[in-house]
Amino acid sequence: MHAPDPARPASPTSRDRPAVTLREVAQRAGVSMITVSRAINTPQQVSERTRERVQEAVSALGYVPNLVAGGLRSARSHVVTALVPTLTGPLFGGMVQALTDALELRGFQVMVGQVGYAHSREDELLRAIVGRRPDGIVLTGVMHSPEGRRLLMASGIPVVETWDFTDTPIDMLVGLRHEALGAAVCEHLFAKGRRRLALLSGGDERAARRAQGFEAAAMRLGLRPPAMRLGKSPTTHADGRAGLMALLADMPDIDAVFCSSDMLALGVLTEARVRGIAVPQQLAVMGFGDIDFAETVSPALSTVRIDGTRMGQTAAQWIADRAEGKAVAQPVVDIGFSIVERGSS
Amino acid sequence: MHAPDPARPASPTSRDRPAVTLREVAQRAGVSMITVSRAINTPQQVSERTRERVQEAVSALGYVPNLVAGGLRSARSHVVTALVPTLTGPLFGGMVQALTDALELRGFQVMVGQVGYAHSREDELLRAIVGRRPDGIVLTGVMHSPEGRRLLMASGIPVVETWDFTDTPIDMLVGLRHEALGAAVCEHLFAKGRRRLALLSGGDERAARRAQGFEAAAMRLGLRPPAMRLGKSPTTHADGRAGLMALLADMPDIDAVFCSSDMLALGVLTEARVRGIAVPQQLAVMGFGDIDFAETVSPALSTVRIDGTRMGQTAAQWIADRAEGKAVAQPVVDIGFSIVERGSS
DNA sequence: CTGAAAGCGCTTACAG
DNA sequence: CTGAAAGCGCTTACAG
Repeated sequence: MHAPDPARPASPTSRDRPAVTLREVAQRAGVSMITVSRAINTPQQVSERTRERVQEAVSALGYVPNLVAGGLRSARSHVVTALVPTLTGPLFGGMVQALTDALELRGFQVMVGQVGYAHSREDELLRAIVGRRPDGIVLTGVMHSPEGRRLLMASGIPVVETWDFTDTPIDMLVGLRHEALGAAVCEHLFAKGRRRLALLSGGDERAARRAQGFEAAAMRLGLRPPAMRLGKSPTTHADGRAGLMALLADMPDIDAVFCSSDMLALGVLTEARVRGIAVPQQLAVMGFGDIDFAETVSPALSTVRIDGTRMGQTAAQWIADRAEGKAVAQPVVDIGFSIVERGSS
Repeated sequence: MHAPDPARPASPTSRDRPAVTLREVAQRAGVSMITVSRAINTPQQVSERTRERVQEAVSALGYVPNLVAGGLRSARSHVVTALVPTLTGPLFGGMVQALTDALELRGFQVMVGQVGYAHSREDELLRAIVGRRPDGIVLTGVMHSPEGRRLLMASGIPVVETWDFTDTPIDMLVGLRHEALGAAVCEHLFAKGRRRLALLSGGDERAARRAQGFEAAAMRLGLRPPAMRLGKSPTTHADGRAGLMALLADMPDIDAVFCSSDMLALGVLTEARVRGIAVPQQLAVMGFGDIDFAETVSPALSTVRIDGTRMGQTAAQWIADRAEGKAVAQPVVDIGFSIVERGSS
């Protein structure tokens, strides 16, 4: 299906003259280096005539300031690093977007790093990140590795943990209690008359705690133990299909399934349709995350929504405030969750 | 649904002692700074006894080398920046993952930046990125802005454009021809006996060129002009549902729809099912991207697959080679595409 | 409004 | 195997 193109060898040297520096701009403009720096960063401190001459030199030479050098001296990188388990999934995109937008307005650039759910490379990645001295670090989930906690605390860099809750945050925290969420979903299904519950869950820590909360609530309500199937994270549509099959093989009479992600829930919806199981009449299905198309599938997916935008905005404000030397009044916030009832339950 | 937590004011000063530097490690170990540097970066150049003393000091003080300072002096940042239109969509995740994995093995860290499809902030973001002097820049799509092209070419930084094709790349390019792809899909549908084609497309440039190729092929084949509906990017499931409704309102007898993304195609599948239109009997549906669950929806989605992993690996190798001073033999590659035939067509 | 000197924390280049 | 000096490209802190 493809025809390779004729070779066009790229010479590494042809584009490799050294970058233009402040010194060259200063020479061309006939002023000192510090004056060029001011003309660029704090133009109101410089006379109009000087400003114009500097601007001419900047344009003529194509000068792009080396922000790394500036950051080294001023001890302000204007970079904030966000770590997410996966870039592919839909869950964290909204938070990162909000974080990026809010920090950009305050002069920061957000760089995203991918950790994976496995955490094997986490400490190593953390050293690479701390070594670049960002002005803030946003973590997805709480940090458990003692080594990682020590590293971050010792670094002095403002840290925001998100998407989870703990009484011992490294620094700041905006998140939610997943056990409470699981329990609330269970109570919701109970209130809707469901009695024979099932649970389909990915293997990450937050999903596991949602599962615990769900199960505990079922016991409190006097229900029989939920049929459970635990898999791995990230979860897929295929896992959802296979999961419903397995649950039905174990307990054919289940009347509700809580899935640890919307993607799993969509797989369950597909499998139910293929098998002729009526949703929600025979089986209620609930997801987690409120993926953007949960509302437009058919039946529309009931789910639990987390305000990722607010999480991102909160983290942005905290980090920008700290970078400007302001204290954060309330650096631990539980943003909660909301159950979104749609056609599938 | 949520109860705010008791306030726990965070003092910005409590965590703000300055970071440990090489000098302090050197003093504690009783050696010079350069010896500490060697013990960390090229341990084979240092005696075992010295190495041990340095390691003791590093651990005791919790030293994390400042990579920014090192990068400034050595003119090697070991950072590669990738720019994607959106972090939320599924399309670019595989490429970024492959890029990250491959570059990590060669000692680089990948930072991802989000550009959006609008390109309004593109030049500004580019200056912020070039200003940090990464060892490579990976772009999604080809760069058109003359200002952006000039900036990147003048920077001397290795640049790889991806996901598209042009005869005038900035530097290196691994991508595909979207017009050819659109034409191939049209010919495929024709070969399957479809004659009354329709097209549902997002508004980004590559989608527009797939649409052009599709339409041109239809005319060459002597078909009637495809029913077309063009929207915006990123595309959504809801756009797919609304799009099929609109296409049917225009031309009720269409027998095939090519969608510019799998997400649109999934919306079309949902809308078709709700309306009782049999897929693929009455209507063939094809997507683009081979999203991870295209295979497990029902009917399974026919689509076009791009090898994002290979694109990411290729870009990684080129950039790492260039950073090591090697020339890249064939810096322009068309990786093509493959049509994946499943149940929906 | 402008500038000379010092310094951010490392690595390079040279020397022994 | 080890080190003293210089320098990467900026900004800070001081001075006028």
